[in-house]
Amino acid sequence: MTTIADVARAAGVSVSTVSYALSGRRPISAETRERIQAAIDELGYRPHAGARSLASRQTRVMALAAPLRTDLYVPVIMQFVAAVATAARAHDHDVLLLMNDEGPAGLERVAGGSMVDAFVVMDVATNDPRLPVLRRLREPTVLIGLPGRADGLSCVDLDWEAAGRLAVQHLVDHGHTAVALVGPPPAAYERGTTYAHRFRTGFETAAAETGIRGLAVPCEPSHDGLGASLARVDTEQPGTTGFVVHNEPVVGTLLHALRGSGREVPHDVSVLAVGPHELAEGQAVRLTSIGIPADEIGALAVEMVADLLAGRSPQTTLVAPRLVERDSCAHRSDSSAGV
Amino acid sequence: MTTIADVARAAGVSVSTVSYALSGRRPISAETRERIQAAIDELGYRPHAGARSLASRQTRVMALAAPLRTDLYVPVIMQFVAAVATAARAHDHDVLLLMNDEGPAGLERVAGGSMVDAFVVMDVATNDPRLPVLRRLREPTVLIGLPGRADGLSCVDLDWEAAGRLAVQHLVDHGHTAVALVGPPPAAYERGTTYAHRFRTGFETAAAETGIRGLAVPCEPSHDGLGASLARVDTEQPGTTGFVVHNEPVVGTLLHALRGSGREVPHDVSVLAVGPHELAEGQAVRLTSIGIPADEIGALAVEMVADLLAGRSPQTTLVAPRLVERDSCAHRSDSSAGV
DNA sequence: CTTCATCATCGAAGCGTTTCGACTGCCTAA
DNA sequence: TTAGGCAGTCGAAACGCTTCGATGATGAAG
Repeated sequence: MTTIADVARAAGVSVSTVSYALSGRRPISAETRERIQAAIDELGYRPHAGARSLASRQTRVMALAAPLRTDLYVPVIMQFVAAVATAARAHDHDVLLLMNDEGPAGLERVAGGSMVDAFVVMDVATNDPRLPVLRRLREPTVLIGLPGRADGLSCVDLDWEAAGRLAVQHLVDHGHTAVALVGPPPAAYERGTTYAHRFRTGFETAAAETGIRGLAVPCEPSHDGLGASLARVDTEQPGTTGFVVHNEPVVGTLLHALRGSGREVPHDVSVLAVGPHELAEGQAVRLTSIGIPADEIGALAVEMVADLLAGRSPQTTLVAPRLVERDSCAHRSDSSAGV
Repeated sequence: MTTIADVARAAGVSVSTVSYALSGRRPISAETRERIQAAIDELGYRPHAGARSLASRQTRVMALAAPLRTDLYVPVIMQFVAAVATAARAHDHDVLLLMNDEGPAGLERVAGGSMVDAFVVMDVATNDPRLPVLRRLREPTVLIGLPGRADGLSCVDLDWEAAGRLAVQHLVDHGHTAVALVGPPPAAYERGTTYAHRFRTGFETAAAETGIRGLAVPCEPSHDGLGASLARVDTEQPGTTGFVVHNEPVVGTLLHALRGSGREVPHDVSVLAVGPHELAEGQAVRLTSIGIPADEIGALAVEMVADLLAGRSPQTTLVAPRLVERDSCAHRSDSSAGV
């Protein structure tokens, strides 16, 4: 293993000079810097991360706490993970992966061992047991998601409530007066995951404000689950012509089920999906959809980590939802509804 | 921050005694051990990972190189990642997440900085550019997947060729004489990902050996992609009554498409899926399927890392495929095929 | 000319562990 | 009785880096 002392010797300078040349914390003459760089290249020197963290008290590693559950749409989770990892690299940091099944203890372990400089935490619940721990730790934290109370912690998330409103508004603009939300599974609502609630709140608020009928039903992500939810919509709110699907695994199934019951999209009913654009585009009818900007949010989370590390104070950022029109929402000029 | 010196002072022993009590590398009397443990608990002491890695030359962290591509079925990837992370914790290791877009350089960076003790590498291609690097590194490596040449590196994967044969055999046992493989996208074949090839090889070998007709077509993971692949099957091999789907995103679509063309599953055609059991069970017809034992393979990978770290030599393990019968494959007593 | 910054560099003191070699009793085998 | 071993402990030397406080030069300001 080649050490900083080897480099110093090869370049004919002292160890501290090499260190300063590398960190730039003190001026080093251009000539010396070049000699040092040459030595580094020739020897293939890489600083020892452990020694560095011991001496400098920072690791250039951030922990990412990722969920490990089945009621979440995994591709989106993965997109967040990838976005955070990639953005972290751009900030010269690595990512230590924590699976949420370790809970608060995992965070304490990793922080206690001085393994990371900061935390990025996904899948936060209203009353997440990790929050008090995170507040106590000296390492800064960025939450992806919005807990009940965020004081002292940075947060970044999609503005789900605005997304819910946007979905309804789009259908209202197309003349629909009875819309249904096919939402996440009941489990997602019961656990305090706030995005499910916030989206539904936006949906219901907008329906009430615009004076149309709106019904929100949760949905298990399976063929039968979708069938049950659809049946509820048909009996509890007959004449529904606008569907909002906030449940990725069932969008394809929903489309087939609607057609199976004689309703053509978009001729008879309109469908608006919430989820990745690839999903929306890969269907029988290209779906108008509200995307989940996971890349943007992940990158933002890392920026916020950098801000906190630089001493700035925690803040909350909500990303505005964006709707992409495709082929699944049509104008409805008359007010009669077909079943 | 509380250090080992604080603990030693509180327990009235020397620093080295605390260290030995913790590592167990030298005998320490029960009484002393208890006093030390009490001090540790009281002070909330956690060893500093950096200092530890500096002195002991091991980090208790393993790197996991995970793919970042879209032609892979993400939930399965995530399952591998979760399995490795969980198993690593069981072995008192943490996981540093590397995204494959960093390529060989990422591995070199992390190894050079002594950040990890070992590598687990996913998504290996036939002629993966990371292989020569990994062989050169002093940290041991376990590959999840099978490259062209595995010498010097440990590998673990599903026995995809056996899986392909198993799929065909199951359909043959049910009297089918014309079977089709709806496979991964062309991109998966073109990149040297061996699992796509191996499955197809198993499929084709078994078809040839049993003397039935077999046709393999790749498939883009979208509604239209499936339509195109299905059309190819219908024209190139009319009378196909057995379908093997090795392409998770389109299984639902395939089912609907078959029904849409008047073919009932399993009455008219049988369908056998390759993928997670949840996927197979969530469909309109519960699909007979061959699972991908990601948990098992991930755990095995970590075991193999532990073996290598303990000085044992590299080895290759192929996990036997398992087929679960559900409702999508039916016996076909007559040999006439309907379109 | 002094005096004072500033630039460029060096030496040494940590940072918190592990591990090696010694040392002290005490027990056992010859 | 003594040599040898072993259990239990200690002190000190690494491990590879950062950073603080010098120390000479050099140049500008008075």
